[in-house]
Amino acid sequence: MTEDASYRLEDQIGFKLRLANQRHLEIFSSRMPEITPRQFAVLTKLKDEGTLSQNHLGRLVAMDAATTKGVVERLARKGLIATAPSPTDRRRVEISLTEEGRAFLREAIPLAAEISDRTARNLSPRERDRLLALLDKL
Amino acid sequence: MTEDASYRLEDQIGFKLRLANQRHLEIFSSRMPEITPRQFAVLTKLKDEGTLSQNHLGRLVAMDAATTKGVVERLARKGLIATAPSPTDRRRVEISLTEEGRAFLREAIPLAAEISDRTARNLSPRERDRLLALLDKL
DNA sequence: CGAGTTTTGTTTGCTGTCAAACGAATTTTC
DNA sequence: GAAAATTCGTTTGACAGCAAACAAAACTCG
Repeated sequence: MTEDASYRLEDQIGFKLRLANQRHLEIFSSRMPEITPRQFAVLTKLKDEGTLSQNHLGRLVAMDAATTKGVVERLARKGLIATAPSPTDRRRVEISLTEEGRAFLREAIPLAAEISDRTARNLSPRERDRLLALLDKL
Repeated sequence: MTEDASYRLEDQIGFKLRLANQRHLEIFSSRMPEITPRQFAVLTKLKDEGTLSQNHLGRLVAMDAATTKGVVERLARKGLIATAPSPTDRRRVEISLTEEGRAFLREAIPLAAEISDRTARNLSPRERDRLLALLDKL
């Protein structure tokens, strides 16, 4: 009869999402320590789309402009991407994969698939699909 | 017949988890701008458990020691928690809610429940339960 | 008791995340 | 063509997260 609405932190969706993310990050960084999930996302996007402006690239992987700048900087430092001023728009920076970047991806993509599998290893294929669908719906 | 294992970034569980997290964070910070989800987690944990040492507190909300230090510092600065040296163990710092912290929680907990609901608003109650169960299983 | 181990907390350094403010360039609109 | 709005990228500041190295305190166990 008391109030005390019984709010349990551990049952909250936000808390569970955070834990799931932590788990994924842990698996990722143990399997692909050279790079982070965000950096990897940027590389695959560049592979699929070719040269892109920095902001556009960021939007495609759901990072804001400030975040994108840092990620691009670190990938460039590693030699996996190259930056060049746009010839047509003097505000723009065009980002593209280097040969090293392409070579890296050839090895990393199978690894990434394995990481995804491993992250979901406690789920049956059907459960996995269901989870992905529910996350989408969110 | 080509290889090209068709790795789609958008289908990866890690990517989706990150998006879901971003969405939750956005909702949270618009509804409860004074505080972050982690800070809130710490407060509710203290409410449930009473006084705790800093590291122990961090473990209960799944933050490592270095992260915990920062979160505790910010909450103390806001006056929501108090820190005191343990009388029995000179290494320990004991963390407890202040009266302000308790008062804040009285208003914040219903808000947090609303945030959880809103985060899952695109899901039916059954889908929501299923998602939570799948995240657990992960 | 005392050496070795564990626990607690701190610091540093790197990464990612966003908001806000800004300057420069481009596009739109009148 | 010029003013207004938008877009592009940068910088700064705050927050969260981990790894690694460390010092101090406490504990274990021979």
